[in-house]
Amino acid sequence: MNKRTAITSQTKQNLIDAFWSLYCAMRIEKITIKDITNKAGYNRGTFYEYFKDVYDVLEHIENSLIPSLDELPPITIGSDMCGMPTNTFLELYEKNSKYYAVLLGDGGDPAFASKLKNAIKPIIIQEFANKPTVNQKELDYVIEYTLSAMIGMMSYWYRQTDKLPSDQLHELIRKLTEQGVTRQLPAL
Amino acid sequence: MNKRTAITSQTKQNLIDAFWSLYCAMRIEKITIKDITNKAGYNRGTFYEYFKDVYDVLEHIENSLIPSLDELPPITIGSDMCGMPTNTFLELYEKNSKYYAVLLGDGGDPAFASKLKNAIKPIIIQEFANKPTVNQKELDYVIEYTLSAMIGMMSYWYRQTDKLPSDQLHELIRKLTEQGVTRQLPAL
DNA sequence: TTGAATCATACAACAGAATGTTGGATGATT
DNA sequence: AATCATCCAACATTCTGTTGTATGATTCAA
Repeated sequence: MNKRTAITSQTKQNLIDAFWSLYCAMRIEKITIKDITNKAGYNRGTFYEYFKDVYDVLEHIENSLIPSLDELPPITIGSDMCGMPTNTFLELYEKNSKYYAVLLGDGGDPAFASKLKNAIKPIIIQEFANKPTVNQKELDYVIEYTLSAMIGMMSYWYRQTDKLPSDQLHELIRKLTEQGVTRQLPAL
Repeated sequence: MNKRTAITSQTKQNLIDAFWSLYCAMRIEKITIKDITNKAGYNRGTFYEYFKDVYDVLEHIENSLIPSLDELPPITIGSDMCGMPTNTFLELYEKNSKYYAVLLGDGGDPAFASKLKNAIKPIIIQEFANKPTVNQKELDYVIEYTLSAMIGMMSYWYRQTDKLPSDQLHELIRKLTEQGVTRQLPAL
């Protein structure tokens, strides 16, 4: 790599890293550009060479964390259950957990959850594309239901200090998906 | 009510309303105190008599939308399914939809979803308090799963212009809760 | 290969805007 | 009449976004 481009991308990354360490510690609205450049060791003006404002940095990070279609492996029978790529999702979450746990958590960005859902949705829909029996509109709701549940559960898992073992979590998710919530509860 | 308190609470409400109409139209970080007081017709300084900053207004609104324990009716057998107050939740959402749809949507506040879940959670847990068979830790995850799914689905519903009829939505949620996701999908 | 021209990076300094606070005028309450 | 609360004008401070410039890297013709 060219020395100049090396400097550029290094600077950009330094700013991103500084932003992220601040973002993990405080609400985004309290982060000033001065905070970021002080931490990264640059002049405040330099920030504007790379980003529009503080939120632009966040967006850049988010976009780099949305998997592209070809990154997400096609759902193979057996690897996932009945067209719902729960395992694929869990692996994706675990791979990026450092960022996902924050972005999908309480101090995170609700728009990121949407971006993520919208990236995964087409893959699921494609699975059912040639099944004339499926009601497209209802399918949308079922997908929304599942993805929301998974995201909520994973975020909860990462928030716990005393975590359920990973395989137990996977097993629970499988049962909830296949059998529903009611059957996982004792009769009243 | 005495005249002074009337004025006070009217002013506070005017500021809240002005904030809300701005919040519906733009991201909170772009809302300035000047915007709010201009819209409400007060001096900028007056704002600080009532709120600490812009985020304080949001928090005030959020807190007024979290149901207290006695507002949420105890779960009666038959009104809800097997201890999961899905109907209670749907009614709550529909009653406050004007605010919930925004706060739980893309431009909303992820912390609000948490507050809401945490308000409902104890009620569910109480249902199962005397059942020694239930695994408390797993129950937490099941609750998180259900509430996340419900919130996600309702937000999606309100986002759609071409909505599924309400009774069909309720029926779908019932089926998903009782039978799981898999059974709602055609075999691949 | 050299060195002159060009370009990009980072910075200092500026104007404009938003913030949060203080002290005072007006009008309601006691 | 005395007190108190509401609202406002004005101020110092901080943050923002932009512009002009110094420094150093790259390019290309001789």
